[in-house]
Amino acid sequence: MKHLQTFHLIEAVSRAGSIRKAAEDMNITASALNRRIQRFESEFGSQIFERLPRGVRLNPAGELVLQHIRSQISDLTRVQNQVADLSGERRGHISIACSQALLPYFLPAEIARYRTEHPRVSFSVNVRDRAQAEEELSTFASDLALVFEPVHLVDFEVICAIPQPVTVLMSPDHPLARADEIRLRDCLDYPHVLPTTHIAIRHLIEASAHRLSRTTAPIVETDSFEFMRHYVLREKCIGFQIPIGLKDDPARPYVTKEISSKDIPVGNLFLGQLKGRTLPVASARFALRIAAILEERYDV
Amino acid sequence: MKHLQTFHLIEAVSRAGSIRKAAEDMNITASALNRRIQRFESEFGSQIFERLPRGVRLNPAGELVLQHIRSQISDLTRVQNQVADLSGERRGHISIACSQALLPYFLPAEIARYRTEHPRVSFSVNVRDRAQAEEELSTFASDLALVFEPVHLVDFEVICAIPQPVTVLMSPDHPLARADEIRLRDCLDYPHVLPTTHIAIRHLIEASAHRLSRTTAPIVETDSFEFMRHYVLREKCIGFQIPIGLKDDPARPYVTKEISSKDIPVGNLFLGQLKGRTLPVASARFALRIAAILEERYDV
DNA sequence: TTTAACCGGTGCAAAAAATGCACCGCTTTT
DNA sequence: AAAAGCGGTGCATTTTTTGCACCGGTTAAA
Repeated sequence: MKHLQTFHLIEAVSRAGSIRKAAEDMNITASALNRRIQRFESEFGSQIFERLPRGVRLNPAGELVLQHIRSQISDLTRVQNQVADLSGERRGHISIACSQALLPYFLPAEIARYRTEHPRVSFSVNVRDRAQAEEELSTFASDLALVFEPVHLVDFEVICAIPQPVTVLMSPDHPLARADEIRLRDCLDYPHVLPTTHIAIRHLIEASAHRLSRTTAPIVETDSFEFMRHYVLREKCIGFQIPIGLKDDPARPYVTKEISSKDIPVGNLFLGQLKGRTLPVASARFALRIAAILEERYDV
Repeated sequence: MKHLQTFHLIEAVSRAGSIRKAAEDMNITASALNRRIQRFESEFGSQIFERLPRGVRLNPAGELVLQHIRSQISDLTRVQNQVADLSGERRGHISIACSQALLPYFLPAEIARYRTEHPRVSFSVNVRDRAQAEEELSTFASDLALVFEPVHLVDFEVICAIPQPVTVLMSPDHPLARADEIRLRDCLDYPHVLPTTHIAIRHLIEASAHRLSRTTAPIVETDSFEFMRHYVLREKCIGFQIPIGLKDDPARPYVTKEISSKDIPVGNLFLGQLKGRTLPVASARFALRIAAILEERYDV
């Protein structure tokens, strides 16, 4: 799309931080790029970059323009997909930013299922923490976010929210594996593996521990739930996850039990999009479907 | 803004119904315009005009594209105003589609008041019936609609709703002028002036009359409330309006009384915008203010 | 049936716009 | 003091866009 060229160039400059670097990235000369930006600024009626000794940087006006640019580009491809949809075939691309818990079972299964019905729809799946996931939405880098306990919620429009109690996992021979009710204090008494601090589950656990005047003492701290899931099978200890990240299969090698909600408040898994944005057909349909599946499975 | 040129051309062609006519309107040759459209279609990946023997017409894909174009142009000027807002001064343009009732008192007063505070903000005020008003919003021809009992299309996002009972007006020497309660049957017994059928007040009256097994028999039917307001002073008869279209001043030359809500259900005046659209700063602020004033005055 | 009026589309040369190159003045870094 | 990196500019060159003349087809009037 020729007339968006300038927009892509502006984006490149803002990313590179200098006109010369961006020019190299985009395979044109710096002078040509320089003049395009000058022309845009003059037509737009205001500078959008501040000139620094070492390069350029977007000024506040530029930030607004960049946001506009991203929204336009995304909306144009939405229109293109909608047109393709008119002529029968459903195709398109769906990009999802999600928490780790969705990676092992839920998303692979649902995406595969969706793709058997709509083989021309492709997907991007990006693991992001809850802050990054919302950032992804507002830069139009992802269409949908599926995140446990996100932070801001300003530009975040909730499509559905599913309660997910923090759950412990351990090997079947662990003493707690036969307990009726899992209390937080017991978990903290046993050796435990915790996710790193920026992860929502860790936040919930820390806050609740503090309320009990207890402290955590992880024997391993990791940002990988996959690692945690495997580790509890090697050393007698306790790991944590939310139900959707755990296989719903009695044959799984570890035992899982929800922690009593008396100790840790139940968190929510949110499916959301950028507030006010019209999603591409494919993404909108997929979102509705995921919402329906989630609500049915965890009967909200 | 150079890169929107093609978009303006497409809009012109769709308006003119033929490439040659549009070319004349836009002061370029038909061949140049023709090729721009062909190039756009090839880049976009689909035809947007269907070629007819007597000219061209937008196809469904083209309708989608045109909608996108309008949204993009409107959003860009929104960004420009927002940037101007950054540098201190509030400026911009606010376009309003409204029912006739807003013309004589409410909008002139409020717009004048707003402009004393923000002299660089300009306005467009367009009288539209309730169907046209919503159409204006969805083509981005107006930012706001202030309409009595709109048809409620899907794209209409309500900012606020104010109850407005149908009200009769008559000269002070009319027999009903001293009545305690105005009943519809009495109105229909006296000579009455009615708005034309596509106007909401007429709809409400007709529906209610039908419920009473009565029929209307207007001595004058008009699409101008201004005419009606003046006419009741010349012949002894009854006119209709909603409160916001009537001066809130005891010195007014005619008497006004609300019709009992037992007879005619109370209608609503709606302030609304296009669903999902981000309004320009000026429009958004003005809308909030109007909403506050309406809600205070008619204490909702 | 003929004819005139429009319509969209195309080849080609002219006009306009964008680009690349060489170079300037400036600041920071070495 | 020199080198490296930056944004910006004049000018020749390349690329893109436009205007002109004209084609084939359809419609509507003569």
